[in-house]
Amino acid sequence: MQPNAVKAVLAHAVEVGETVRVNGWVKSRRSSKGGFSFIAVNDGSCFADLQVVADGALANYNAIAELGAGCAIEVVGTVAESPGRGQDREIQAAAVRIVGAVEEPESYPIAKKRHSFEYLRTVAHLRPRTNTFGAVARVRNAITQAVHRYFDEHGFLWVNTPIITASDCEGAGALFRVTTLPPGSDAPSAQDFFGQDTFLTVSGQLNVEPYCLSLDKVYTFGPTFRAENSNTSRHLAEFWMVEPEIAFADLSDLAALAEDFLKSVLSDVLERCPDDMAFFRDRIDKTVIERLRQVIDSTFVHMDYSQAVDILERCGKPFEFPVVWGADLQSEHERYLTEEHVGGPVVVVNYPKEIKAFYMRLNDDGRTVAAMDVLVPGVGEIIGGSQREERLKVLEQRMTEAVKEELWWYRDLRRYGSAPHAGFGLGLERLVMYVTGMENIRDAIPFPRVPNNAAF
RNA sequence: UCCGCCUUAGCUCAGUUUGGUAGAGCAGCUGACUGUUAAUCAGCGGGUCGCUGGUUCGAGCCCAGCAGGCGGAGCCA
Repeated sequence: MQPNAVKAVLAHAVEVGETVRVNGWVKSRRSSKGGFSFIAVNDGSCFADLQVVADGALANYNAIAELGAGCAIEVVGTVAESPGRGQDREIQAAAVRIVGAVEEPESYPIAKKRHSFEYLRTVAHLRPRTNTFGAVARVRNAITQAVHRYFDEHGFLWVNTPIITASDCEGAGALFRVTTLPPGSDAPSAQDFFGQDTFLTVSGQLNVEPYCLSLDKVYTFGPTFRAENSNTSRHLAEFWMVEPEIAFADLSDLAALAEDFLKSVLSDVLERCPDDMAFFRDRIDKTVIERLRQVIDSTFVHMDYSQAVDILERCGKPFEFPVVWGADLQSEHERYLTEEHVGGPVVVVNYPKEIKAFYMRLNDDGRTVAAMDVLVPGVGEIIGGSQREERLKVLEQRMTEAVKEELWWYRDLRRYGSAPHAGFGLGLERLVMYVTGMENIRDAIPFPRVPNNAAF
């Protein structure tokens, strides 16, 4: 008999009276010594547990009555209406096979009680057994599926850009070195595996642009790596990034894409994960669902960087860092704009060229570039993007000699059929935080990599 | 990397002011209860007080160093 998912049983995909087989892990067991035990079983297929009623007449009832949190079991039984309050369906067990017991129940790391997220990070191999991390895993999956679905339905090609790169000039932060030379070796990089210095990618953007300037709408979605010594609740050394790139498009086309894309993904997740989202609303952040709905129904507020500076100067709020045209907006400034001034997502565009990367398109004013950041309450910057400089001469003026030489192929794109194009990067884990209300990015990815910690 | 806080039972913490080798809740275990669902009720066991060194007759408590964690900042997604 094929196993049935808990989700299918609870969704009435199986008729009352039918026999099913369910596999899963025990969440809790409540026994009535005289008669029978209630076993809450979770198999990850949905947020809810399935209640299994095990009668005292079962041959191995003594062992069943000792089941505790974490035990793996296989249940064969019939689906029944449940007279209890917490659920409308349950399983009357005909057999409960103990597949894997828990050694030393007292020290089982996921005891039947509340645990701090900080503690659960130290048992990252077992934290998906908890309600919270099961829900995060399902929502994260729903987000990634929604991302692919959106792009597929809108004619984008998923381009798999390389993880290993020889480019060290993107300016997106420090890089992890990739080498097969023995530790401590002072051999020249010409003797290394690739015959040159190589690194883990910080962004697929430079590699996706050639595909954009051949196939138009494309995106890359994969892991990226930053060796920055960042110790915050919003940074990881390894994180996943979604990077669409569109041709024959300018910054306003890009901002429109970002807005439509974000709204689509959010409503998709609300529709597909109602139980998980209800849990986040009840236990993590009371405003999540309402907040996401507001974003879906809103029109993103746009403002120029210069306007943003004006607003910040006039708001009369004492900031730790001064607001001056030409300096990048600080976290406190971004938070004020999105959380207090607007109370929703904000798209800030046209930043001073000095604080942005060489590939961003120079505006006609000669002092700003066509860059944008999408800021959201609670998380801050969730998307960063720009129209790319498609004019060879202007691009080269903003490159150093070394960069010009290394990115000869990137410059080639501006010589052979160049076209206006634009793209953005969205940090998946930041989106997971925003959608779930989880406050630490280390809880938005299964096994977080941060400075000084690559456990698991 | 900088600033601040923290590290005591399986987990969350109290105990540090006034140095005299530790306490609660939850979890676990045992028992009671014919349908529970944060089950309830009664009882029981459980601790190299982060590590190293120092002061002292005596250190969880005072001092120094180190390690790890968390929060904020910078960098960014």
